[in-house]
Amino acid sequence: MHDFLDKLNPEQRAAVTLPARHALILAGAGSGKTRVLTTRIAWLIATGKASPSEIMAVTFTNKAAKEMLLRLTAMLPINARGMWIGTFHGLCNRFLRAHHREAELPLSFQILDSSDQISAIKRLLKNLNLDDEKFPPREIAHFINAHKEQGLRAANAEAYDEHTKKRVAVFAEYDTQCQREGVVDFAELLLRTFELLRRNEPLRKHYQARFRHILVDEFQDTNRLQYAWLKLLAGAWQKAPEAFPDPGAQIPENEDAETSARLFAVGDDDQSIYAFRGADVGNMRDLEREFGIKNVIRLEQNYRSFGNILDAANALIKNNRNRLGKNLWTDSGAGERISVFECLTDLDEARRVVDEARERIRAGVPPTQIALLYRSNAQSRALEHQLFSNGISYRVYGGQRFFDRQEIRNALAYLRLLANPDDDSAFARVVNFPTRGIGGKSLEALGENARVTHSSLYNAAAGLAGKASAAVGNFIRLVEALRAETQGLALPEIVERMLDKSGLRQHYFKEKEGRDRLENLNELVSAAASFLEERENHPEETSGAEPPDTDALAAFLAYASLESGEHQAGEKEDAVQLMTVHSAKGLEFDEVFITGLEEGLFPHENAMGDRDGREEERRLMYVAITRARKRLHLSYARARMLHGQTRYCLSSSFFDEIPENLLEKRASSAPQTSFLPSARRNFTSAAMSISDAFRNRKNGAESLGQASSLARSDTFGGFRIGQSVAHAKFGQGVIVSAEGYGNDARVQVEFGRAGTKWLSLVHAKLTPA
DNA sequence: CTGCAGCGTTTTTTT
DNA sequence: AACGCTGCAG
Repeated sequence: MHDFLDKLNPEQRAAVTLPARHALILAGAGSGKTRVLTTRIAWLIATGKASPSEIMAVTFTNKAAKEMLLRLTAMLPINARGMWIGTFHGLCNRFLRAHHREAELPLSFQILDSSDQISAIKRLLKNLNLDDEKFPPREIAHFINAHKEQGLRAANAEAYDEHTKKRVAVFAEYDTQCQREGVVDFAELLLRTFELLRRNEPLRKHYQARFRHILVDEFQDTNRLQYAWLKLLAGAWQKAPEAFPDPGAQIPENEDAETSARLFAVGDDDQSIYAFRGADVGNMRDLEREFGIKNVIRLEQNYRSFGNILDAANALIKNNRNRLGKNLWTDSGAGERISVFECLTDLDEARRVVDEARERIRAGVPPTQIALLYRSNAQSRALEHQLFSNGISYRVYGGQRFFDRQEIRNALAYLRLLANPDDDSAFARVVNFPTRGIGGKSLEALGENARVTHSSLYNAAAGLAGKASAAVGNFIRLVEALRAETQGLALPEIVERMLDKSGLRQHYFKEKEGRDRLENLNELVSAAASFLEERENHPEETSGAEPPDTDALAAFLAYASLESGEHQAGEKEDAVQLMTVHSAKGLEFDEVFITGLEEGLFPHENAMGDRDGREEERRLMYVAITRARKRLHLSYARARMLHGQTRYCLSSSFFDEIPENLLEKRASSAPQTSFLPSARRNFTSAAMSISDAFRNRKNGAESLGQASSLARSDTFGGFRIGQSVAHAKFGQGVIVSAEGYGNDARVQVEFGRAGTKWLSLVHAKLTPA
C-alpha cells in the first residue's frame, strides 16, 4: 500500500502497523529502530489514523529529534505544523511557555543549565552562610536534581540526619530563589510540567485528548519523572494521582480511543548507559506491567555489523543478568576477525592505532568511517597527538560546546539581563566583567540589600544607584541604556549592540589569546541571525493552541540553554572521528577502534564497586562493539600515563568474555627493527619517570626490569585479575584490579562481606584460593 | 580591586 | 597534565 512498508522486515512491519494499543518495542543495536519509529509516524498519518497534530514524539537529544523530522519529511510531504517532535526538555519548555501563567512563571523565564545551577547554589550558600566545604555545590545540585527526578520537592524529601535536613533546607531555599529570579533548571522544566498537568484537570484532559499517539525513543534512558510524565499524558491516570511515584496500579487499556493516547516506546535495555544520571532501566519492566503489554516486539535482525562482531557483542552481554533478553543475528556473513593490539604504553597504543587507521584509509576506507573510541575524554590527547603528527585530519566530539564557552556565556548573561533583570545569576556573572571596579565588597553590600528588601540584585543596585557606588550606578545605567537602545531592534542587532556596549568585544580584542573568542562572539551574532531566520520560516510551529510567543530574545535564550550547539564550526570533511563510547551511542562506522581496554579504565574502577556498576560498564562495551559495521579493533596498553602518573595495567576483563576464536592478536604493525627501539624508548621514559618518583628506592634499573617483565605476562606478583584469593582476616575474595609494582604493588580485592579493599602485596598475605 | 601563584581534583553526559 | 578555584600581594 505504501512503499515505505516494503522496505521493512516482518517484525519491523508488525511494529509499524500495530493497532492503537500501548506497545513496547525491544530494538537491538542496528535493528532499524529509528526507521521503525519514523515509519510508524508516517504510516499513522498516511493511513489517516492520526493527523500530525495528534502525534507527539519524544527523544533525548536534539540531534535525534532533528534526524527523526528529517527522515519523516523525506517519507511524507507534510509540514511540521503542529507536530510535537522534540526532546523531553524542549517539549516541556514549549508547554510551559504556552501555559506560563498556570505554571506561575514569567513569560520570559530563563533556563539554567548545569553550570548556571551550580553558580546559583554557590550564591545561595553564601547568602545562607553555609560552608561550601561541608555542602559542596556540585553535590547539592545532584541532591536537588535527584529529588526532582523522583518527583520530590523539598517538602516531601526524607531526612533523618542533621546533614540531610540541612541539605533539604538548602533545596527549599534554592527553589524559592529560582522562583524569585524567574529561572528554572533542567529538572524543574520537567517537574513543573508534570505538576501542572497533574493539578490542572482541564489542561490535562486537553492534552490527553490531543495526543493520541505518543512515541518515545531510547525509552531505556528515561528517569522516573519522565516516565511518570508519559503516563500522565498517555491517560494512564484518569484522575489526578495523589502521589509520585505512582503507587504502581495496573493501567487499564482505555477502550475510548477518543480520550486516550497510545504509548509506543522503543528501547534496548542492553544499551542503558546513563544510570549515573538517573536513567532507570526498570521503567521498561514497569511499562510492560503497568500498561498491560501482552507481547513485546523484538527486533533482533541486525543490518549493521558482520557476524563476528555480533557474536562478540552477544557473548559479552550474556554475562549480565536481569536482561529482557535478545540475541542479535545477521545474514551478512562472519566478516573479519576482531583484531587485538597489545601495546606497551598509551603512546605506543596511539601509534599503532593510528598506523592501522592510516593503513585502512590507504585501503580505501573513508576517514569519516573510522572511529576511535575511548572510555574517558582524557584519553583523546595521545590519539590526537599521533594523528596530528601523521597529518591525518580528525574531529573530536564532545569537547566544549559552543554555548558553553566563557565568552559566549558572558554575552548571553548580558542578554539574559535584558530579557529578565531579576536573573541574579546573569547579574553576578557580568556586573564586573569586563572589570569595572565592582569587587567583593560592593557585591556583598548589594547582596545584603537585596536580601533585606527581598528583591533582585539588579533592583537593589538600581535602588542604591548614585548613593553607594558610582561604579554600580554606571553598570545599571549601561544596562538601561542598552535596553532602551535595542528596543524594537531585530535579534542579531540586539546582540551586535550588546557586544559593543558591554565592552565584551573590546575586552577580548585587547586580550592576547582573545582572537578565537572574538570570532566566537561574531559567531553568536550569526547564530542569532540564523535562529531568527529559522523562526520566520516556520512560524506555525509555535502556534496552535498556544499563544505565539513574540519574544524572539527569550526564545533565543531558551534555545541556547536547550541546544548546547553541536552544529558549530565546519563538520570537517574526511576526518577520522574521535569520541567517548557514550557519545558514540546511536552512531555507526565501518571501522571502530576501542582503545584503552584495561582493567580499571574500561571497565572503569569507579564503577566496579557494585554489580550494577559493572553491568553498566559491560553495556557500555556492548554499545562500543555494536558501533562497528565491518571491522572492529581492540587495544590496550601495559602502562598508561594517567593524572600525570604512570599506571601499570592489566588487560580488560572484557577480553575474557569474548570467545577467543573471534579474536586475532596482532603483532606490531611496523617491522621489528623500527618498532622495538622507539617503543622501548617510550617505555623507558615512562619507566624513568616512575624511577624519578621513587628515587628514594634502591635503584631504577630494577624497576625497569620488573616493568618490562610485567609487559610480557598477565600476572601480577603471581596474581591475576579475576583470581580467587584468601585473606586471613577478610576471607575469600576475587581480585578485581591492580596497580603499581615492586614494593608498591597493590591489588583490589572484592570480598563478600568485608567489601572491596585495596591491599598491598608486600604486607597483606594473600594466598591463591 | 586586580592579577597571579599555588593547590587540589580528576568517568561517562544531555538537557 | 591540565584546569579551576582560593588566597595573598600589589
